[in-house]
Amino acid sequence: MNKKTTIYDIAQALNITVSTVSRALSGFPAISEATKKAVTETAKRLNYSPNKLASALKSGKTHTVGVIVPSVQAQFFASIIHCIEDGLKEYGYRIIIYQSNESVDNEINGVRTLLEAQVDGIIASMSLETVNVAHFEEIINQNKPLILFDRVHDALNVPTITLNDFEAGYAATQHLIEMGYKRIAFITTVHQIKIFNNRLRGYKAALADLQLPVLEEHIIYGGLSVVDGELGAEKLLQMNNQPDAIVAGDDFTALGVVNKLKEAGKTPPEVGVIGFANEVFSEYITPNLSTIDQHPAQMGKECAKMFLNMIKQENFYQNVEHIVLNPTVIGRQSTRKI
Amino acid sequence: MNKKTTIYDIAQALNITVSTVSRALSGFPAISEATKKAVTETAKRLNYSPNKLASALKSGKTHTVGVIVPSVQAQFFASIIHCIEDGLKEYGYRIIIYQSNESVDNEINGVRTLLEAQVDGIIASMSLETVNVAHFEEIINQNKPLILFDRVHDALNVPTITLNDFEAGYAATQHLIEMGYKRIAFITTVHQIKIFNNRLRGYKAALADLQLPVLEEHIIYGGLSVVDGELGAEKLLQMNNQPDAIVAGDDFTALGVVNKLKEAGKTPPEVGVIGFANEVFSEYITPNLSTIDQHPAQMGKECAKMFLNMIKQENFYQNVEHIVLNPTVIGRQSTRKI
DNA sequence: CTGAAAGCGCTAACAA
DNA sequence: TTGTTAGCGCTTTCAG
Repeated sequence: MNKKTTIYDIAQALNITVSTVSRALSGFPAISEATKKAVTETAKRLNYSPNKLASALKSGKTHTVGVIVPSVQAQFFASIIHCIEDGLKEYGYRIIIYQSNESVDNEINGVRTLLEAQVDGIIASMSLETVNVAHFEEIINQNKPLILFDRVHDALNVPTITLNDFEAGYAATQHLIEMGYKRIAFITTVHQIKIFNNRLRGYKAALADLQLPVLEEHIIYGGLSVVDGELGAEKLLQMNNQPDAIVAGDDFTALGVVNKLKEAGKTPPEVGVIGFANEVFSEYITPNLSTIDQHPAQMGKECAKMFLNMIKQENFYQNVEHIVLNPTVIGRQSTRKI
Repeated sequence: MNKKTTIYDIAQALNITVSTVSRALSGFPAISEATKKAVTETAKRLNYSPNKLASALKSGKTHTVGVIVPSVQAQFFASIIHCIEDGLKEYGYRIIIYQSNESVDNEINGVRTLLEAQVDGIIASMSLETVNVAHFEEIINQNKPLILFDRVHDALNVPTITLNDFEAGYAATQHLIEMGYKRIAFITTVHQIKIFNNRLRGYKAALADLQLPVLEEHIIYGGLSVVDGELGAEKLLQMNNQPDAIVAGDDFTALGVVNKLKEAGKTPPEVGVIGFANEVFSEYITPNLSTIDQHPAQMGKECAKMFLNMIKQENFYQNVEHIVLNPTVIGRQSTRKI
C-alpha cells in the first residue's frame, strides 16, 4: 500500500505551498480561480481524501455528535436515531451511537468515550437506572452542548425534548372513560423515572376530574414487557374489584395484558386495553391495540434542530429551551366498548 | 471556560516531561511506580481527559468502526447493530453509524464520510439500489478492513456474513409443502439483489424436488411492504389458478398478504402464509405468522468477531472467510393447515 | 493572491 | 527510568 496522499503531495505536484492548497480546498475566497482549479484537479488525480482527524485536532471541531440511548432495538429509539442522523447529515454532522442497555455504568462509560472522541455535543436519553447525573454534568463542564430527550432529569439545566407525559397518562385514561369504562387499572414500572410518574399523575388526575375513585390496588408496579403484562393482568383478574379496563405502561406490556385477557375469556374490548408507544405490531394484532403515539420522528427532528441551534449560540446554556410534544390517542379495537 | 487540561499540564504540575506522563498513562512498563502513581493522581486532580483525536492522528488508529446499513429502523438491522456495538465495545472500539436509506448516493457518501473520519474499518450491508461497488473498493484500496453482511456482492472479495438464502427459500417452501399446501406462490422484489434471487432459487428447487410444478405466473415481482403484500395477494386472488399458499418476501409483505386474505374470506391457514425475518410483531398478529428466522443477533456477533480477527492479520484480505448462517423455520398458525 | 511557520495533543524513536 | 525532539495532517496568523 502506497501512503495516503496529503495536501503536501498536492502542493509538491503543483509547486505551491500547503497553505494555498488548504485554502483552495476549503473554499477560501482570496484564491485565484486558476490555482483553485489546478488544486481540485490534482486532488482528484491523486485520489486525495482529507483527513478530518487532523483538521478536527486543529480546529477543535469534529463535526460528530454523540447519541446515547438505552438500546437501538426499541422501535422508539431506532426511529429517533434515524431522524437525528437524517437531520444532522445534511449539515455535515455524523453521529456516534452508544447504547447504555439500561445500565448506569455503561452510560457513564459512554459519556466518557464520547467526550474522549471529542464529539461536538451529546444527545441522550437516560437509562432506567440513572439517578445520579454527575457524568452528564461533565459534558456541561466541558462546555459542550448536551440535549436530553424523553428520559430527562430535573437536576440538569439543559435543553430537553419530551412528550407531555402527564397529558399522555391523562388522555389514555380519559379515552377509556369516554369509551364507557369505569374501573380503570394502571400498570407501570417500579423505576422512579419522571415520565412514568407523570403518566401516573395524569391517570389519577383524569380519574379525579371525571369523578371516578383512584384505587391504589388498581395500580400495579412491576416491569414493562409482554411477560410483565401477563403478570399484571393476572393479578388484576384475581381481585374482587376487577377493573373493566387497563392502561399498560407500553405496548409490549399491553400485549401481555391482551394475551392474558383472551385466556380468561375477557377479550378486549370487553375489558379495555390501551398501551403507549404505537409500536409497529400494535396495529396488526387482534384485536388491534389502542395506544398513545409518542411521535418519535418529530422528537428526533427536534433534537437535531435543537443541536444545530445551540452550536450557533455564544453561550450554549444561555436560554435553555424545553420542547414538549403532545401525545396523540390512537383509538383502535381494544378500547371499542360495545 | 478554562482550557482543557492536557498531558502538558500534568507534566508541568509534576516537573516532569510529557513523554513520561504519556508513558505513565498508557501503562508503559519501564516507569517507576512512584511517578506512575503521581501522574495518575494529578490527572484525576486536574480532571484530565485524554484527547483520543490527537492520539489517533499520531497512531493512525481511531478505534472506531463505521457501520453502514439501509436503516436502523428495520428490526433486523437494529438488532445487528446492537450486537456489533456490544461485541466491539469491550475491545475498546466504538461505532459510527451511517444509514443509506436504500440509496446508492447516500451509501457512497457514507463510505467517503467514514473514510474521512479515519475509521479503522467498515462493516456494511448494501442498499437495494447498489449495483456498482467502486465506493466499497476504495475501502480495500485504502487497505482497511471491509466486512459485508446479509446484502453482499460477489464482485467484492471481502469477508462476508450471510444467511443461507437458498436454504431459506427452500425451507420456507418445503415447510408449506409439508403442511399440505400444493400450489405455492412467491412474492419478491424487482431488485436484482443476490439474497432475493437465492431465495427464489430455493423456492424453485424445493418445488422441483417435491414434484410440484414451477409456475411463472405464481411469482410476483414488486416491492416489499404491507401495501405491496396486499397488492401481490390481490393479483394472486384474481388468477384462475389460485395458489393455496404464499411465500412473502418479508414479514411486512406477509402481513399485507394476511390482511388481504382475511378480507377475501380466506384467512390463513386456509391459504398458507410464511414470511422472512421474524419481526417482533409476527408472533403477535392473528393468526400469528410463520416465518424464517435470520438470526440477526448471531450475524452481528459474527461481524464483530470477524473484524477483531481481521485487524490481527498482517494482510487483511489474505484468507477471506465467508460465514454462512443457517435459517430456521418458525412454524405458527398461518401455515397450520387443518 | 500566496508563502512561511507555528501549533492542535499525543506518541515514540533516540539519547541520556 | 526519564528527557528531547520530531512529527501525524491540517488550519491559520502574519508577512509579503
